Amino acid sequence: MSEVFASKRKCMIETQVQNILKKSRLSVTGSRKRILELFLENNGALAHSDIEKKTGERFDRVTVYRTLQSFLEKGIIHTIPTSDNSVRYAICKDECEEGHHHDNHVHFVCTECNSTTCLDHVIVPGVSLPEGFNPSEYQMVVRGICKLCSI
Amino acid sequence: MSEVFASKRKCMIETQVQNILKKSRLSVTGSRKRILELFLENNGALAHSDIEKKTGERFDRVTVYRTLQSFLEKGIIHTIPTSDNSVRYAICKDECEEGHHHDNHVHFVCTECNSTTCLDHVIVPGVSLPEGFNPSEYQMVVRGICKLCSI
DNA sequence: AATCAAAATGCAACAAAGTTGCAAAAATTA
DNA sequence: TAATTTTTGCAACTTTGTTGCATTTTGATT
Repeated sequence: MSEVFASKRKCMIETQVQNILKKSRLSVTGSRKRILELFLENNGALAHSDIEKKTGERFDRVTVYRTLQSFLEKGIIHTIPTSDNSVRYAICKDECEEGHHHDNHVHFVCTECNSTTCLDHVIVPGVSLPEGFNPSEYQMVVRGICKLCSI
Repeated sequence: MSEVFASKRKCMIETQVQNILKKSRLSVTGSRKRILELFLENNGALAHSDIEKKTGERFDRVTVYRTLQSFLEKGIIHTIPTSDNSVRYAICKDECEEGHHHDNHVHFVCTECNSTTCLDHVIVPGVSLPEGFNPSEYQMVVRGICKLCSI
């Protein structure tokens, strides 16, 4: 990546961050900017611990928790179900709004590098349930070897 | 349930517990028997905390962790992915063996009573992934209102 | 630009969840 | 039943997540 391109990209992310926060009526603070940047830079999902590591010692643990919480409430990010004990968060695409999520895509967890990727274009298929079960949300996680690790 | 039937059922579970543990070459101990019984009695999934509650103060927390760990390793139980921070375990059906799982059924999480049910007869559908992603396991969780809560 | 109310942050203290090493107790084997 | 292996419970610890409150920062208003 050329230096010029990198700086342009950085600028784009900065304005995007501003827009997203404004749109959600959240005040623009250091931690919110930095954490939102992280989500935009990484295409995959982040666990709480990833964020703490990547932001260095800059923010209090409590602040990170509360930032993620408000992002969730505003529909900026969504959670991804996992089988280990680590909640993962990923940024929602444009269609997502407060109280009206469209994270109906498949998530891929790599058993090699432990990364989680949003497969935005793979829609979770519906299934027919036994009588009496009233579905409201379908989530699908595929485990295996990801693009980078299978080379 | 009549008293006679209940005692017969209890006996059946006891022999089943013995068989499962023997088959997995695990020594038959108090905690393993009790926890395995819990899984057989409940058709759904149990979180670590459920088990601690249901066994009362009988076993040390560490013992419960280690028991679940060995059941997982032997393929007696499997984990269910969740979006909150609670790993859930459910018993595997007969087809499951060590290192060769067949928990390819859909799990239903009730947002009302927070219970997890194995829908043994609803098979997780396959999806076609983008090039480069090598799947090894598909997991599907449906959230909504369960049979009992929707009455 | 200075002021002010509302919101967010960091700190401390706490609660809950999970791990490790080791001596004592129980289960299996012979 | 004795010897050996495995499992258990305890203590101490780490990690993860929560709550209340004083201080700081933000955004709105003048």
